[in-house]
Amino acid sequence: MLDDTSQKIVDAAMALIRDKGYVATTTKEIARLAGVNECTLFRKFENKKDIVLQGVNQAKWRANVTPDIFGSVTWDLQTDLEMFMRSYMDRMTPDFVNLSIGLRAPQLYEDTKDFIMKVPQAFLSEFKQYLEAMYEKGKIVQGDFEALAMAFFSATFGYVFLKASFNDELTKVDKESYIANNVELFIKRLVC
Amino acid sequence: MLDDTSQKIVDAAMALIRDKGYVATTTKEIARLAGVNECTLFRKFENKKDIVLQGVNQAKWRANVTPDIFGSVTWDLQTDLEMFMRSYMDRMTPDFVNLSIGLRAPQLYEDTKDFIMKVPQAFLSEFKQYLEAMYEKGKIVQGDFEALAMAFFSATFGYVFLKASFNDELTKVDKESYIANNVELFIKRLVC
DNA sequence: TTTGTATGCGTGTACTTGCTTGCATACAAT
DNA sequence: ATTGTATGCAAGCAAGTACACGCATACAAA
Repeated sequence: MLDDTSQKIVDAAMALIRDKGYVATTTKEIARLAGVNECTLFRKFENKKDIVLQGVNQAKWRANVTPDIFGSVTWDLQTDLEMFMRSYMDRMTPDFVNLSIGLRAPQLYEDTKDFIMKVPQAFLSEFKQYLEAMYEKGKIVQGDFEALAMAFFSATFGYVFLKASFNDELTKVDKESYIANNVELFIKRLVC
Repeated sequence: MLDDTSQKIVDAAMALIRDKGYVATTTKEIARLAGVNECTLFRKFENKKDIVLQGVNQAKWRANVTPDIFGSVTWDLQTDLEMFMRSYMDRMTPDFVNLSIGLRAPQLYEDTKDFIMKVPQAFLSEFKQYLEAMYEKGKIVQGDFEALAMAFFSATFGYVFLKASFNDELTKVDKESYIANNVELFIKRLVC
């Protein structure tokens, strides 16, 4: 656990990285936003990169997209598919999308890539397991569940990313009708 | 048209931005990579930002995703859907994905956002028109074509982006089987 | 032969970068 | 009363930043 001052520094750093990216975020500005003197950063942390590494390891700075989404399934296809997509969309807010783009600096990416990849990886494998279980139960037909999981996740992620990037300027299709249309798509494929 | 020297400068700048982002790209390094003296940049261009603005306006530094993809339709649903998705995937290479992320700097984004948005916008509206035309021809059933276009594009974009970001570490699902599964998804929805 | 144009080279400027140091002060634990 | 800990403040450092200037050289057009 970090003390208050350190936490304020981490929070300031992450917020700035989300807004302008890692390289453009200066230690001076982190200090100003945290309300501490610049030298305090270097008393609490080894260097600028260290601050960020602490940040990405905090739940607070992670979209709360955890496998527990897949723990509360009802085994009703429509209900579950809607819930999966809605859960991801509600938790992966534009702020988190922008943060993970802000973390894409060559100086950091080696250290943050695996972390950033965890969420999609978990979603994909849990979703694939769900499809396999549904098949075992005889509720859906056979298919390439790996590819279908990728299709479902890409559709979810793509929408979230595009909305975060272009807001409503790209499309006026709202979340709920997007979900409804997508779920219908997969149901038609999985039960016909 | 730019002279050879200016073009080399633009090319160097865009390549560096693709690899490390706008802020991390220095004029010194642009000059080095272009094989010219640093002061030549400022004789040819007003400033660093000006170099990039020239770049984004060149076809060379745009993914060649143009509406002409939608000009060569066969009006066979499967053939066309596969062609749309494959065309986007083939042209929107990881290099272009990374470039458009590298261009996401607050100092530039106001000037480049509209440009970056053009490709998705064109794809979406052309695809929606295609669906409407297919409906007129009685080849597909009714639906929310705006939402379905967004679903199709998000699925396409999501895959391209995720592959560019994580390569094969996230999924081993290859392009062709991804396309096949997605197209099947939409066909089931559009002809049932 | 003269002139203009394009470039390299070296140096420089004003400023910012991440990071450090020395010293003072407040406060809490002992 | 003493000691330790956390912080602020002012100054500074070496390196890097975008960008500028003066001068030399090559080459081509006039």
